[in-house]
Amino acid sequence: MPEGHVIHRAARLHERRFGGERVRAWSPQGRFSEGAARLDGQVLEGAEARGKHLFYRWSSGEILHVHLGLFGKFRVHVSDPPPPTDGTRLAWEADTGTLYLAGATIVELVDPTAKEAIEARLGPDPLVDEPGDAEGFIERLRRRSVPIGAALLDQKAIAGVGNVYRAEILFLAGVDPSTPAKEIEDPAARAIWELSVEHLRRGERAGRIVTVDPDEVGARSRKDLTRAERLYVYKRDGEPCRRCGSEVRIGESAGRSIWWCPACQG
DNA sequence: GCTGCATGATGAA
DNA sequence: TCATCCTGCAGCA
Repeated sequence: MPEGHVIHRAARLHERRFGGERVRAWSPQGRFSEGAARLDGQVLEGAEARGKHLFYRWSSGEILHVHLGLFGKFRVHVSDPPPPTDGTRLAWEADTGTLYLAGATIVELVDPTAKEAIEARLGPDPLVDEPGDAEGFIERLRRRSVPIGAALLDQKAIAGVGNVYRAEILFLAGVDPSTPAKEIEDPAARAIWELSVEHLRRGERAGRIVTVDPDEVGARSRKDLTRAERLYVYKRDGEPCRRCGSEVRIGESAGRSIWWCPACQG
Protein backbone atom coordinates (compact mmCIF):
# COMPACT_ATOMS: atom_id res chain seq x y z
CA MET A 1 0.00 0.00 0.00
CA PRO A 2 2.95 2.29 0.12
CA GLU A 3 3.34 5.40 -1.99
CA GLY A 4 5.22 8.41 -0.68
CA HIS A 5 2.39 9.58 1.54
CA VAL A 6 2.52 6.33 3.54
CA ILE A 7 6.27 6.62 3.98
CA HIS A 8 6.20 10.21 5.17
CA ARG A 9 3.34 9.43 7.48
CA ALA A 10 5.29 6.53 8.96
CA ALA A 11 8.31 8.79 9.52
CA ARG A 12 6.17 11.37 11.26
CA LEU A 13 4.20 8.94 13.44
CA HIS A 14 7.16 6.72 14.30
CA GLU A 15 9.29 9.68 15.29
CA ARG A 16 6.48 10.98 17.45
CA ARG A 17 5.87 7.65 19.13
CA PHE A 18 9.41 6.32 19.45
CA GLY A 19 11.66 9.38 19.19
CA GLY A 20 13.82 9.70 22.31
CA GLU A 21 12.85 6.19 23.41
CA ARG A 22 15.23 3.33 24.02
CA VAL A 23 14.08 0.18 22.23
CA ARG A 24 14.49 -3.53 22.54
CA ALA A 25 14.91 -4.80 18.96
CA TRP A 26 14.84 -8.27 17.45
CA SER A 27 14.00 -10.09 14.22
CA PRO A 28 11.16 -12.58 14.75
CA GLN A 29 11.63 -13.92 11.23
CA GLY A 30 15.39 -14.12 11.69
CA ARG A 31 16.43 -12.43 8.46
CA PHE A 32 17.52 -9.22 10.15
CA SER A 33 18.93 -10.69 13.34
CA GLU A 34 22.36 -9.05 13.06
CA GLY A 35 20.94 -5.62 12.30
CA ALA A 36 18.35 -5.88 15.03
CA ALA A 37 21.07 -6.82 17.50
CA ARG A 38 22.91 -3.62 16.62
CA LEU A 39 19.77 -1.55 17.19
CA ASP A 40 18.88 -3.31 20.41
CA GLY A 41 19.27 -0.92 23.34
CA GLN A 42 19.63 2.17 21.14
CA VAL A 43 17.58 5.35 21.37
CA LEU A 44 15.72 6.48 18.27
CA GLU A 45 16.79 10.02 17.48
CA GLY A 46 14.68 10.70 14.42
CA ALA A 47 13.03 9.39 11.29
CA GLU A 48 12.91 10.95 7.86
CA ALA A 49 11.40 10.07 4.52
CA ARG A 50 12.62 10.76 1.02
CA GLY A 51 10.34 9.53 -1.73
CA LYS A 52 9.54 5.96 -0.74
CA HIS A 53 12.69 5.55 1.36
CA LEU A 54 12.72 5.76 5.14
CA PHE A 55 15.73 6.49 7.33
CA TYR A 56 15.84 6.10 11.11
CA ARG A 57 18.72 7.66 13.04
CA TRP A 58 19.88 5.94 16.23
CA SER A 59 21.91 7.05 19.21
CA SER A 60 24.74 4.71 18.19
CA GLY A 61 25.06 6.57 14.89
CA GLU A 62 23.47 3.70 12.98
CA ILE A 63 21.04 4.58 10.18
CA LEU A 64 18.27 2.10 9.45
CA HIS A 65 17.12 2.21 5.84
CA VAL A 66 13.70 0.77 4.98
CA HIS A 67 11.95 0.48 1.64
CA LEU A 68 8.54 -1.16 1.82
CA GLY A 69 8.38 -2.25 -1.80
CA LEU A 70 5.02 -3.40 -3.04
CA PHE A 71 3.72 -5.07 0.08
CA GLY A 72 5.80 -4.03 3.02
CA LYS A 73 3.82 -3.01 6.05
CA PHE A 74 4.33 -1.51 9.50
CA ARG A 75 2.15 -2.39 12.41
CA VAL A 76 2.33 -0.26 15.52
CA HIS A 77 0.66 -1.31 18.75
CA VAL A 78 0.38 1.17 21.55
CA SER A 79 -0.39 -1.51 24.10
CA ASP A 80 -1.05 -5.25 24.27
CA PRO A 81 0.80 -6.12 21.07
CA PRO A 82 -0.26 -9.41 19.50
CA PRO A 83 2.57 -11.81 18.71
CA PRO A 84 4.41 -10.85 15.51
CA THR A 85 3.55 -12.72 12.32
CA ASP A 86 6.07 -15.23 10.96
CA GLY A 87 7.16 -12.77 8.31
CA THR A 88 8.06 -9.98 10.72
CA ARG A 89 11.60 -9.04 9.78
CA LEU A 90 12.11 -6.38 12.43
CA ALA A 91 10.36 -5.74 15.71
CA TRP A 92 11.09 -3.23 18.39
CA GLU A 93 9.41 -2.31 21.61
CA ALA A 94 9.71 0.72 23.82
CA ASP A 95 7.77 2.13 26.77
CA THR A 96 5.56 3.91 24.24
CA GLY A 97 4.64 1.00 22.00
CA THR A 98 5.68 -1.86 19.76
CA LEU A 99 6.50 -1.76 16.06
CA TYR A 100 6.49 -4.65 13.61
CA LEU A 101 7.83 -4.49 10.06
CA ALA A 102 7.09 -7.19 7.49
CA GLY A 103 7.29 -7.61 3.75
CA ALA A 104 9.73 -4.81 3.06
CA THR A 105 12.06 -5.01 0.08
CA ILE A 106 14.89 -3.31 1.97
CA VAL A 107 15.71 -3.41 5.66
CA GLU A 108 19.37 -2.55 6.20
CA LEU A 109 21.83 -0.46 8.15
CA VAL A 110 23.62 2.11 6.04
CA ASP A 111 26.27 4.76 6.57
CA PRO A 112 25.75 8.43 5.69
CA THR A 113 27.50 8.01 2.34
CA ALA A 114 25.15 5.23 1.28
CA LYS A 115 22.19 7.29 2.42
CA GLU A 116 23.35 10.19 0.28
CA ALA A 117 23.79 7.89 -2.71
CA ILE A 118 20.20 6.67 -2.34
CA GLU A 119 18.89 10.22 -2.12
CA ALA A 120 20.96 11.30 -5.10
CA ARG A 121 19.14 8.83 -7.35
CA LEU A 122 15.79 10.38 -6.53
CA GLY A 123 13.99 13.29 -8.08
CA PRO A 124 12.49 16.01 -5.89
CA ASP A 125 9.92 14.85 -3.33
CA PRO A 126 6.60 16.70 -3.41
CA LEU A 127 6.23 16.08 0.33
CA VAL A 128 9.46 17.95 0.94
CA ASP A 129 8.76 20.58 -1.73
CA GLU A 130 11.70 22.89 -1.33
CA PRO A 131 12.04 26.07 -3.39
CA GLY A 132 13.09 25.19 -6.91
CA ASP A 133 11.71 21.68 -6.78
CA ALA A 134 8.96 22.39 -9.30
CA GLU A 135 11.57 23.72 -11.71
CA GLY A 136 13.81 20.74 -10.96
CA PHE A 137 10.96 18.40 -11.77
CA ILE A 138 10.16 20.18 -15.03
CA GLU A 139 13.80 20.16 -16.04
CA ARG A 140 14.04 16.44 -15.41
CA LEU A 141 10.96 15.81 -17.51
CA ARG A 142 12.56 17.74 -20.35
CA ARG A 143 15.39 15.24 -20.49
CA ARG A 144 13.16 12.16 -20.69
CA SER A 145 11.95 10.58 -23.88
CA VAL A 146 9.80 8.01 -22.05
CA PRO A 147 6.04 8.56 -21.71
CA ILE A 148 4.96 10.71 -18.79
CA GLY A 149 3.26 7.64 -17.29
CA ALA A 150 6.65 5.96 -17.01
CA ALA A 151 8.49 9.12 -15.93
CA LEU A 152 6.17 9.59 -12.95
CA LEU A 153 6.79 6.06 -11.74
CA ASP A 154 10.55 5.61 -11.92
CA GLN A 155 11.36 8.11 -9.14
CA LYS A 156 14.01 9.94 -11.17
CA ALA A 157 11.91 13.00 -12.00
CA ILE A 158 9.70 12.96 -8.91
CA ALA A 159 10.07 10.75 -5.82
CA GLY A 160 7.09 9.30 -3.98
CA VAL A 161 4.47 8.95 -6.70
CA GLY A 162 3.25 5.39 -7.21
CA ASN A 163 0.73 3.65 -9.40
CA VAL A 164 -2.40 5.14 -7.83
CA TYR A 165 -1.16 8.71 -7.72
CA ARG A 166 0.27 8.66 -11.24
CA ALA A 167 -3.09 7.69 -12.71
CA GLU A 168 -5.02 10.15 -10.56
CA ILE A 169 -2.62 13.06 -11.04
CA LEU A 170 -2.51 12.61 -14.81
CA PHE A 171 -6.29 12.58 -14.83
CA LEU A 172 -6.47 15.75 -12.76
CA ALA A 173 -3.86 17.39 -14.98
CA GLY A 174 -5.72 16.31 -18.11
CA VAL A 175 -2.62 14.67 -19.55
CA ASP A 176 -2.61 11.45 -21.58
CA PRO A 177 -0.22 8.96 -19.93
CA SER A 178 1.40 8.10 -23.26
CA THR A 179 2.53 11.69 -23.92
CA PRO A 180 6.34 11.79 -24.16
CA ALA A 181 7.58 13.46 -20.98
CA LYS A 182 9.70 15.98 -22.85
CA GLU A 183 6.67 17.18 -24.81
CA ILE A 184 4.66 18.19 -21.75
CA GLU A 185 4.24 21.94 -21.87
CA ASP A 186 5.43 24.01 -18.93
CA PRO A 187 1.98 24.81 -17.50
CA ALA A 188 0.93 21.15 -17.58
CA ALA A 189 4.24 20.04 -16.05
CA ARG A 190 3.85 22.63 -13.31
CA ALA A 191 0.28 21.45 -12.74
CA ILE A 192 1.51 17.87 -12.37
CA TRP A 193 3.99 18.97 -9.72
CA GLU A 194 1.46 21.08 -7.84
CA LEU A 195 -1.18 18.36 -7.95
CA SER A 196 1.41 15.94 -6.58
CA VAL A 197 2.18 18.28 -3.70
CA GLU A 198 -1.50 18.83 -2.93
CA HIS A 199 -2.61 15.23 -3.14
CA LEU A 200 0.32 13.50 -1.50
CA ARG A 201 0.11 16.00 1.33
CA ARG A 202 -3.58 15.27 1.71
CA GLY A 203 -2.88 11.52 1.59
CA GLU A 204 -0.17 11.85 4.21
CA ARG A 205 -2.56 13.58 6.60
CA ALA A 206 -5.56 11.35 5.92
CA GLY A 207 -3.64 8.09 5.79
CA ARG A 208 -5.35 7.14 2.56
CA ILE A 209 -5.66 8.25 -1.02
CA VAL A 210 -8.77 10.26 -1.79
CA THR A 211 -8.43 12.40 -4.89
CA VAL A 212 -12.10 12.91 -5.77
CA ASP A 213 -13.66 16.26 -5.04
CA PRO A 214 -16.70 15.33 -2.90
CA ASP A 215 -18.90 17.83 -4.80
CA GLU A 216 -18.48 15.81 -7.95
CA VAL A 217 -20.14 12.74 -6.49
CA GLY A 218 -22.67 14.56 -4.34
CA ALA A 219 -20.98 13.88 -1.02
CA ARG A 220 -20.62 16.41 1.78
CA SER A 221 -17.00 15.72 2.58
CA ARG A 222 -14.10 13.47 1.65
CA LYS A 223 -14.82 11.38 4.72
CA ASP A 224 -18.29 10.59 3.39
CA LEU A 225 -16.95 9.07 0.18
CA THR A 226 -17.33 5.32 -0.09
CA ARG A 227 -14.35 3.23 -1.03
CA ALA A 228 -15.62 3.09 -4.61
CA GLU A 229 -15.95 6.86 -4.83
CA ARG A 230 -12.49 7.94 -3.73
CA LEU A 231 -10.64 7.84 -7.03
CA TYR A 232 -11.28 9.15 -10.53
CA VAL A 233 -9.74 6.48 -12.74
CA TYR A 234 -7.58 4.01 -10.82
CA LYS A 235 -9.00 0.51 -11.29
CA ARG A 236 -12.16 1.93 -12.84
CA ASP A 237 -11.76 0.48 -16.34
CA GLY A 238 -15.08 0.08 -18.10
CA GLU A 239 -16.80 2.50 -15.74
CA PRO A 240 -17.93 5.98 -16.72
CA CYS A 241 -15.62 8.93 -16.13
CA ARG A 242 -16.90 10.92 -13.15
CA ARG A 243 -16.54 14.14 -15.13
CA CYS A 244 -17.58 13.35 -18.70
CA GLY A 245 -19.10 9.89 -18.67
CA SER A 246 -16.67 8.43 -21.20
CA GLU A 247 -15.56 4.90 -20.52
CA VAL A 248 -12.38 4.79 -18.41
CA ARG A 249 -9.67 2.84 -20.21
CA ILE A 250 -6.98 0.52 -18.92
CA GLY A 251 -3.56 0.04 -20.49
CA GLU A 252 0.06 -0.72 -19.62
CA SER A 253 2.72 1.80 -18.79
CA ALA A 254 6.17 0.91 -17.50
CA GLY A 255 5.00 -2.64 -16.83
CA ARG A 256 2.12 -1.58 -14.60
CA SER A 257 -1.54 -1.08 -15.30
CA ILE A 258 -2.69 2.45 -15.90
CA TRP A 259 -6.17 3.90 -16.18
CA TRP A 260 -7.25 7.10 -17.91
CA CYS A 261 -10.17 8.89 -19.45
CA PRO A 262 -9.65 9.22 -23.20
CA ALA A 263 -11.82 12.35 -23.36
CA CYS A 264 -10.56 14.28 -20.31
CA GLN A 265 -6.97 13.34 -21.03
CA GLY A 266 -6.79 13.98 -24.74
C1' DG B 1 -5.37 -25.68 1.61
C1' DC B 2 -4.61 -23.64 -2.35
C1' DT B 3 -4.32 -19.47 -6.07
C1' DG B 4 -3.76 -14.93 -7.41
C1' DC B 5 -3.10 -10.47 -6.55
C1' DA B 6 -1.23 -5.84 -4.55
C1' DT B 7 -0.20 1.64 -3.96
C1' DG B 8 7.68 -1.38 -5.86
C1' DA B 9 12.15 -1.81 -7.80
C1' DT B 10 16.12 -4.20 -9.71
C1' DG B 11 19.18 -6.88 -12.54
C1' DA B 12 19.88 -9.81 -16.45
C1' DA B 13 19.01 -10.42 -21.36
C1' DT C 1 10.76 -7.15 -21.61
C1' DC C 2 11.17 -10.75 -18.23
C1' DA C 3 12.23 -12.94 -13.81
C1' DT C 4 12.86 -12.16 -9.26
C1' DC C 5 12.51 -10.63 -4.43
C1' DC C 6 9.57 -9.05 -0.48
C1' DT C 7 4.33 -10.93 2.66
C1' DG C 8 -0.59 -11.14 3.72
C1' DC C 9 -5.12 -11.64 2.55
C1' DA C 10 -9.37 -12.41 -0.18
C1' DG C 11 -11.56 -15.64 -2.69
C1' DC C 12 -12.05 -20.00 -3.73
C1' DA C 13 -12.19 -25.45 -3.12
